[in-house]
Amino acid sequence: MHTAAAHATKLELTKSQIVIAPQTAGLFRANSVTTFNAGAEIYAPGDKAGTFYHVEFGAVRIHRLLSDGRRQVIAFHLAGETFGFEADRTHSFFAEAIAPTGLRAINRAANDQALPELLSLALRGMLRAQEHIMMIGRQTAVERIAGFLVDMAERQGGLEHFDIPMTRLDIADYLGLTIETVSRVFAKLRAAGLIKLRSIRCIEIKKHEALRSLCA
Amino acid sequence: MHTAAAHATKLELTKSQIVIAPQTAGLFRANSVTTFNAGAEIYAPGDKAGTFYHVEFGAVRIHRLLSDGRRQVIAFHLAGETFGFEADRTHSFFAEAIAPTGLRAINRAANDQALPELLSLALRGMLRAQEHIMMIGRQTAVERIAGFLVDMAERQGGLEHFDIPMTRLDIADYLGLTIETVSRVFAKLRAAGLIKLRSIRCIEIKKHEALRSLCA
DNA sequence: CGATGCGTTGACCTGCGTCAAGACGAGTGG
DNA sequence: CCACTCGTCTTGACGCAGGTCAACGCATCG
Repeated sequence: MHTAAAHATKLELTKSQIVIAPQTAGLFRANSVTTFNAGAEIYAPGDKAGTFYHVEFGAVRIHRLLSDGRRQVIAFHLAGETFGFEADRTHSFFAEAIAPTGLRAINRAANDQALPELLSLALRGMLRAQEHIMMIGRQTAVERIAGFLVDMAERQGGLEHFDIPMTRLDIADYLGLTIETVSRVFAKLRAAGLIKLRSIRCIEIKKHEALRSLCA
Repeated sequence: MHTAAAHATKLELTKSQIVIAPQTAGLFRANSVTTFNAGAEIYAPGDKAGTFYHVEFGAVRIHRLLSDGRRQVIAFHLAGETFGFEADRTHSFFAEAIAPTGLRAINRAANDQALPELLSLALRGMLRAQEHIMMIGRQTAVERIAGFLVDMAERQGGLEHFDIPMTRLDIADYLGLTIETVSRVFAKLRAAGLIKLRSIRCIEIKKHEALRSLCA
């Protein structure tokens, strides 16, 4: 997280969001909340690992670049989720805020007693990655987008409409598609009356069951 | 592993491979070795989880089916590797032997003291899944196959030639391709002199660096 | 306002999937 | 030993889902 300071937020955040005193994120002994602007880097490949993060508000994108610039987004992490575990001493992906984001750092070394919780988080992360493999390995563009929307809806608590913090490019790179295909599929789902785009980043699911039935 | 008994091996296995006495697989308290024929199911989605497995010999395929029969192979596990952890109480994938295979079952509940090792295995599994996402999300058929071959070579100890236990269909379903594409890419790599097919399941890497340079 | 970044839409192209026809090799039985 | 079968693999011809290229709409911002 070497660029964190450089990207220090210029947003007006309420005092209540930037609590300084340590406090528990779940069962962990945690530190204070650090805020990041949209686009700010949290860590990069090669950075020392060992700290992980609880998203207090905002959203985070985990990704990696191929040498020629192709990008794969590995995961999104929304408010309430935890990320940043690594098998190795150093990180192997980029983590960036995709919206104004508050993170509570949790030091792994200081939480030896919480190993079972950590294991559970790691296993859940593995399962998520495996579901992601299913998604991009064998599903069509429509199936991927439908699955993505259903997943996002569920992770926001199942509301009938919700904001997505990521751009079309983020979605495309997450699903292994292009921005144009994402846009076209959105248009198709809208034309079919399954979703409504309240605004460019606010999605309303009109026919939940129909959308779910598109998921393979 | 409800079909284990039904599939009990008819192969002649040496006594030394079917040790009955408990013994440690790494740092774990483990049970005896069970053998499986090629194609035998080890567990299925919905089966009770909580036990994981150390591959003594042979190879295992983890996969899932979509409703219409499309299959995605999530992982292969070779001798010396460990698999079968789950985030939930039940398994969410199939595990099947793809060759005559010996597995040592390890009961998670009996290994609470080995939590750090378990965590490390889970994190490594997550990393592997994430690398897999990179592979199938953004890489071409040639890049995927090259990456697969390099990976297999490394996991067999970096020998200049090695057997692959899986069929072309397994490889295709692992890489999100079709069997025909896998076959064509193999032919292409062979024509370019990068690999040699000693037999249909025995691959010799002739130009290691060239092959590696094909990986994105 | 113009500029800049994101999103949409259309026309065209291509990498890989699909379909189809063998080839090869292991196993089986006569 | 050959003949036959069955599963796996290969190769070719063709088609299409999604990528590429290009033009334009639409906010936001200085």
